[in-house]
Amino acid sequence: MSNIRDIAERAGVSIATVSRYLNGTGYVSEKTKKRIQQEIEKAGYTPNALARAIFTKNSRTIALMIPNITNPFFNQMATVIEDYTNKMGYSLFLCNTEDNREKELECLEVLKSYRVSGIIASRSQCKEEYEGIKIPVISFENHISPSVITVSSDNYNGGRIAFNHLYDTGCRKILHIKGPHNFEATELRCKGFVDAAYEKGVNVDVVEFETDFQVQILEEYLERIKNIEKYDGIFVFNDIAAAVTLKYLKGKGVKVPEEVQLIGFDDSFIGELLYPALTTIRQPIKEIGTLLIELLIKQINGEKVEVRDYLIKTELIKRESTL
Amino acid sequence: MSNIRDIAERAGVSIATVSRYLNGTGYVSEKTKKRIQQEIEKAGYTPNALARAIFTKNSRTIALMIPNITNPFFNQMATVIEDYTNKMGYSLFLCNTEDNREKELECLEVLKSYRVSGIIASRSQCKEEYEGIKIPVISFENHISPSVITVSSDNYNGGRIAFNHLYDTGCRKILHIKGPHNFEATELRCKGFVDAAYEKGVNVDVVEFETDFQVQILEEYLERIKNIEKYDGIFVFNDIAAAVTLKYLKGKGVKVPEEVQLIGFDDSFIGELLYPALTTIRQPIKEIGTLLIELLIKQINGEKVEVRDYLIKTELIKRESTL
DNA sequence: ATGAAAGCGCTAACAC
DNA sequence: GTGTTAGCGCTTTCAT
Repeated sequence: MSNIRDIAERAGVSIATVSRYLNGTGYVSEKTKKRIQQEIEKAGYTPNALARAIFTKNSRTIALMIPNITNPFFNQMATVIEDYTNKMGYSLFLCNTEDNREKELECLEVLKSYRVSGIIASRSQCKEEYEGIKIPVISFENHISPSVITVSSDNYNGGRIAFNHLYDTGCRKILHIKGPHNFEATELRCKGFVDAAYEKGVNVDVVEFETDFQVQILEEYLERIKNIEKYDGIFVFNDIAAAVTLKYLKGKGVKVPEEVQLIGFDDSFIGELLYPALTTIRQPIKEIGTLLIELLIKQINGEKVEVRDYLIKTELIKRESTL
Repeated sequence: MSNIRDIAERAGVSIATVSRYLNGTGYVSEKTKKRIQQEIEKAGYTPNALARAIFTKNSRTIALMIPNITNPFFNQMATVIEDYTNKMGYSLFLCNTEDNREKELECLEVLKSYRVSGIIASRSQCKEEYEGIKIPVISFENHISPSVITVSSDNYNGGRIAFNHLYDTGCRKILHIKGPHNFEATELRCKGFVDAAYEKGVNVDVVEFETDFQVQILEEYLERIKNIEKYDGIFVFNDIAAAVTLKYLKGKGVKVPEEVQLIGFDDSFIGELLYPALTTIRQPIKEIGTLLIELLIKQINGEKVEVRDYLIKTELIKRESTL
C-alpha cells in the first residue's frame, strides 16, 4: 500500500501539501490539487486512518458492547447505532459480551488498546473496572458508576402498565415470568408489576427465568411451571420469552387470549409475526439508540452533558394476545 | 493516556526493553520484568494497538459487511463470526450495507483507511470495486470476482429438496415466493425448486418479493397474491417471509398444514417459535461462519487457499408446517 | 540483558 | 502556496 510520501513524490510536491489537500486545511493551488488527486487515483491510495488517529488522538471508532447480537432487541438497537455512528463519520466495533463479566473485561482491554473514541456498554456486569479508563463511556440499562451516564427505558413504569392492562381486561390470577436477576431492567419490570398489583390488592405469582432468549432453555423453564393454565394473565419479561410462552400455551391447547392473556416486553419485530400478534410494552428502540450515541458523541467532543439517568418512556402496544 | 516512553522512564529502562517485555520478544531479566509490570499497572497503561498496527502492517481487525444485522440469519452468522474473530485475537468492525451498492462502497473506503486485516463481504452488490484492494476478502453468497472466494449454502439443492418434500407430501398446486433478484441465493433456490418441479411434470407459480425481511412490506406483497388459498403447498425464500406468510394464511382462516403446507429457508431461530413450527431448509450457519473466517484468516496469514466456490450442504428440517 | 536510533504514515507549527 | 521538520507511540535492527 502506498503512502503519503509516494503520492507527494509522484506529484512533485511535499508531503505537507498532500496532507493539506487531504484534510482540506490550508491553501493548495488548483493545479497541484489536480496533480495530487490524479496520483492518488493512479496509485489507489487511501490515507491511513491509523496513523492519523495516532496523531489526532481520535480514532473515530465507537465500540458497541452488547450481550448478544442475536437478541432482536439488541440487534435492532445495533442497527440504529451503526447507522448513526456512520453518519457521524465514525466506525463501529462490535463486541458480544454474553452477559459475562470476564468477556466484557477482555473486550474492554482490547478496546482500550485500539483507543476507541467512545464505548457504549449495555447491561454491563462491571463497575469500577470502568473507572480509570480515559475513554467516554455510556451505559444502557445497568448502572456502572456514578460518573457514567445510564440510559434505559422506564422499566418500572412498563411493569405497572403491563399489570394495569391485564387487570383492566379482567385478569385476577396473574403470573409474571421474570428475567434474570443480574439485569436491572428485569428487576424493575418485576417491581413495577408487583407494586401495581399490590395497589389493586391482587396477588401475583413470580417465577424467574435465567436466560433471556435461548429458546430451548426457555422451554425447559416453562415446563417447570405447574398448571400454567390456571392463570388468566401472564406478563413475560421480553418478547422472545413471550413468544415461547405463547407457543407453549398453544401446544397445551390453551386459547390465547380467551383463556389466558399474554403480554410481552420490548416490542421487537417478533411480536407482529406471532398469531395472535403479541400485546407488549414498547421500548422505543430508535430513541434509545439515538440518545445513547448522541450523548456519547457529545462527550467525545468535550461538550457538557448532564450526568444523570436518562429514562425513556415505555408504552402499551395493544395487539391480539390480550382482550 | 501514558505511553511506552512514560513506562520506560518510570521503570528506569529504555523503551526498547519495555517493548520487548510487552511482546515477549528478546531477553528481559526477571527483575526488570517485575519493575516494568509494576509501572504498567500503576499507570494503567495499555499499549497502543494503532501504533503497533502501523508498524507491523497488521491491524488485527476484521470487517463484517452484511446487509442488515436485524435479519436473523445474518445476526446468527455475525455471532459465530464475532466469536471466532475474538478467539483468533482479532476485533470486528460491523457494517450494514442494506444491500445498497453505494453504502457498501462507502464502507469499503473506510475499511481500507483503517487497514483492516480482512473483509467478509456478504451478498455484495459490487464487483471490480474489490479488485485493486490489497486486503484479503471473502464473499458470502454473491460472487464478487474470480479472485475472491465465495462461500454459500447449496441453495440450488435446497430448492430441490423443498420441492421434493412438498411433492412427496402430496402437493400439486404449488407456489414459490421468491426473494429479490439481486441475491444469487434466492435465484438458485428458485431454480432448484422449478427444475425439480419440471422433472416431476408439475407446474409451479412464482411470485417475486422485493424485500427479504421487512415485515410490513412482505405483508403488502402477500396481499397482492390473488387466491393464495388455492395452493396446497408454498415454498418461501426465507424464514421471516415464511413466518409472515404463515400469519397471513392463519388470518385468512387457512389451516396450515392441513389445507396449505408451508416451507421456509434458513432455519433461523424464528421457525421454532411459530405455531405450527416451521418446516424449513437448513443452512448450517455455524459451519458457514466458521468456514468464512477460517478461509479469511488463512489468507491473512499468507497461507495457500484454493480459490473456488465453497458450497455448504443444505438439508430439510421437517417440523409442523408440512405433513 | 539493554539502549540508541531509524522508521512506520501521518499532522501541524513554522519558515519562506 | 509550499516545504522542512518535529513528533505521535510503537517495533526492531544493531551495537554494546
